[in-house]
Formats: sequence, C-alpha cells, structure tokens
Amino acid sequence: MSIMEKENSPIKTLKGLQSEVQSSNKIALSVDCVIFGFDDSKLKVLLIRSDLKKYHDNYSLLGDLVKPNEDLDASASRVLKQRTGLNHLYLEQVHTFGEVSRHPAGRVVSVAYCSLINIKHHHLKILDNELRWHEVSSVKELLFDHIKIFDYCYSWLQKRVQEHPLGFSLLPEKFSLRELQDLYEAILNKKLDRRNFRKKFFKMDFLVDLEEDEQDVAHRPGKLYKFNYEKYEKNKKTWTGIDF
Amino acid sequence: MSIMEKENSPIKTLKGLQSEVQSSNKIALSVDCVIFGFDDSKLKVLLIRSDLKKYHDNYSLLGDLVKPNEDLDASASRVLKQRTGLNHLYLEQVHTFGEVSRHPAGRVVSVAYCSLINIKHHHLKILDNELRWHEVSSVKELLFDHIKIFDYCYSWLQKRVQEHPLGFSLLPEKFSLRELQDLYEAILNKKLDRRNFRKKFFKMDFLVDLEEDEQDVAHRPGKLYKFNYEKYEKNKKTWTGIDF
DNA sequence: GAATAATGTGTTTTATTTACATAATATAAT
DNA sequence: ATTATATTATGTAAATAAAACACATTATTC
Repeated sequence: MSIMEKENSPIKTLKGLQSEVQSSNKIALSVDCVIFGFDDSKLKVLLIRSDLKKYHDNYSLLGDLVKPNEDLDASASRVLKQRTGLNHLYLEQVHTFGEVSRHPAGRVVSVAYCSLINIKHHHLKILDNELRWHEVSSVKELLFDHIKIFDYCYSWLQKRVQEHPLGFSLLPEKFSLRELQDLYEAILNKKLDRRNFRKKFFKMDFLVDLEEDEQDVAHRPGKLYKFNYEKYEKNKKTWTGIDF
Repeated sequence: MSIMEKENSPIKTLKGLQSEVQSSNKIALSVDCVIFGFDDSKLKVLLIRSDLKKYHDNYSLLGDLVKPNEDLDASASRVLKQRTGLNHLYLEQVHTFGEVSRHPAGRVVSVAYCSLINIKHHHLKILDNELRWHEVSSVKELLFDHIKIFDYCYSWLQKRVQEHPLGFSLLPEKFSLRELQDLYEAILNKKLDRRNFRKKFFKMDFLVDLEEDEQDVAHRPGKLYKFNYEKYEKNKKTWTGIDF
C-alpha cells in the first residue's frame, strides 16, 4: 500500500516505514458536519456564524480539526457533541474534500459528515456564534467551499433517504404518516401522492401502529406510528435493478 | 467552519487562523486505489506485493501519501500513473478510512478511490513488486486494513454499476452485448436473463449499433456496440423511487 | 451437410406504479 | 347542536415495468 510503495522500492522494515510516515509531509485534517433537522414541515440545516473577522458575515458548517489520537468518526461525533451538546446522533461520512486551495489558511483536507437530528426532541444546549437552524432552501452562500460541501451532502441525503430508513432520525419517535410524508416532500422538494405514499410505506412493513392518535391538531387526528428497526433489518431487500 | 470554531472562540483574524492550522497536529494522508479490471469474463483487481519485509507475503492496494501541494483527486491519478503507467482512467472517490490504529506505522488516514480499467486496451507499463491482476473472488486477505477497503469498494461498485454507466470503462470501446452481460454478471456475481438484459439496455437507448460483428469467435458472432456518452447524459433519468 | 454453440427476437404473466374519488372523523364556528 | 371545514383513511382501475419463458437464425467445426 501507499506509504511503502515507491518506484523500485527495495524491501523495507516496519521501523523504516514508521520514520517515513513520521517525517512525511503531513496535512491538516478536519471534519465538517452538515446537520439536518426537520421542523415546521421544513428541512433545516444547522449553521454557525464564522468567527473570523474577515468572514464574519458568512455562516459556516460545524467542524474542527481531527486530533492525532481520534478516530475519524469519533472526531465528527465530538464536533456534534461540543457544538450542540447533543450525543448519539445519526452520523454518516459522505465525502472528503481535498483541493489544495479550498481553505485560505493553508492546506486543510476536510471529511464531510451528514448528521440528522430530531429538532423537537433534542434541544441545542450551546448557542455560540449564532448557532441556529436555517431553512435549507434559503442557504445560498457559506464560508469557503462550505456551500459545495453542503450541496453535495444535500444531494446525498435526497438519494440516500429513498434507499435507507434514515429519515426517521429526523422525526419524533412517534409520528403520523402525514409528518412522514411532509418530511419526504421537504427533502425531495416535491409533492407526493398521499395514497400511494401510504401504500408504499405500509407495504415495506416496518411501521408499528401505536394505536394512538395525534394530539393538538385542529382537525381529525392521524394515527401515530413508530419505526421498527429490527423488522426493517430482518426484511430489508438486497437492492437490485439496473437502471440509469 | 472547523479550524476557527473553538468553544467560546473570540473573533479571529485570518493570520491567526493560518498559524493555528500550521501549528496544529497534522496527519499523514494517503490515497489507496482499488483498481478493477475485467478479463476472461472475470472481475479482477490490481494488487502489488508489499515491500515491507514483515508483510512480504501480503498483497496490498496501490497507494501513496498525498503531497502537500496536490489536490486529493490528483494524488489518486498520480498513483495510478506511477504504478501502472496508465493515464486518464475512470477514477472516483469512495470513502475515507480514518481509524487511529489502522496503520502500524503511525496515524495514516487513507482516502479510498475506485478505478476501472479496460485490461485488454491498457497494458501495464510497470511491473514492480509482482504487480498483477487477481480474481476478485480469490481475494481473501490483504495488508493492514486493505481487505476492508477492498470490500467497501467492491460493494460500492456493485451498487454503483447498476445506477451509472461506469461499467463501460471496463470494456473495450467496441463490445458485444454478451460481453456487457458477462461484465454485469461478474460484478453482481449472479446470472441474468439474456433476453431481459438486452431489452433493458436497448430501452435505455445509449448503445450505438456499429454494424460490425465480433471476430474470432467459434460460433455465430454477435454485433458490436459502443456506448454513447452524450446520449446518456442527455436522457439520463432523475432517479426517484422510495424503496428499502 | 450435419452437429454445435452461440446470437437475436417476442409473448405472456406477474408485479409495480400511477392516477384518481369518496366516506369518515375530529375541530371550530355559528 | 348543527353545520362548515380540514384532514384522515381507504380502494380500484389503468398503465407501466419486470420476470419468465421458447424458438428461429447464423456462424463454425467436424
């Protein structure tokens, strides 16, 4: 692999490799988190105002440098925890952005993570630097290349949410089918047929009818459901079908 | 973003940020390429023997450290070029592996790329360290965590090839439908119905009939086709359909 | 020229997706 | 309490796509 394979390389020792790695040109590595939430039937993203004087008008994603003794995933979890006070959130790596000139302070390669939060359930515990939710549709520019990272992660989410049950992380544990559909409509940014939507999800057969009704709605309340992860895992399809 | 957002951070200058990045704990960053090829109706992967004495029995992926002034994608291209002599290959970033203990020589975070080569057309120009093609089905163990990277990239390919026309990078420019189907069967590791396969691809409508026949086959020759990328781009579907 | 080993094509069946309309249930207003 | 309103819940028919399946055709080889 990598480090030890140079052209015409002779046999090396592990010790030699260690010093090669040590003395090599290292690179600042960061994680940036695109944190999505869902509230008021709208898809939102959590942003913070840049604390750089020069860029103080810009909002940015939440991120930090990866520590030398920290797994990459752990680094993203830490950023979430430190910046929002929230733990154990849905988190998945999406893409690594490594253009030389992407960061004005020097070479910084950034690994983008996507996180999904149930806004209603988890209240932000830290509110530095105008940390707050922004409507996804209103996000037009961000610090550095963050808009590129954001766009990439949003596209990723739009695709991913159609193939994996991650959308439930954005909802309360108990939700109505209307809320679920609103969520999908917000993420995919298009209207869906209610009857077919219901049919689809009931057929997938991992929603548990809680025999309970919505409260505090000014009309006939809908039934509440929860997502049964075990059932999903047991029955999930091995996806196939050539189509493009 | 990241670097400049510490808890309770005051307003910072760009200069301050620069020195923060400079003095921060940097990390050795590498790229590892999973290079797939297709030959003799079998999916293959290009591996090299480790030149580490201790691991000399292990094969490994092709990789190298990312240089300070090199874009990440460029780094992967360079590795391909340096190790195979081949240029302008299909190349796509897949995932970043960043566990602290993944590499015995110290902290090395590695960005995995997937590359697809037409074995027949591109002859390897460099054959260091027993660089050669291995049948994908026979790959059981690799250096360090390379088997994990390989498995991840193979799964990625299996999914990706069903949604995007990247498979054609593994074939000669002119190919028969049998070759195309053999390719899909090799990648997906299952038999497909010939009639339905043909229908599917003709319907997608980006194969150009070259009005030419296969040569040197011991039976009725098949027609040759090529992939029309422009036509694909023009008609490609915006993929939708909730299903999991 | 007969046997072989592929290619090339079409139909039927089944499953999935789309389109669409009406009855039921709660709240809010009078 | 009656009515208007807003939303839930449900079913069916039509169109499309996927799966299963069989036979005629065209080269090569013996």
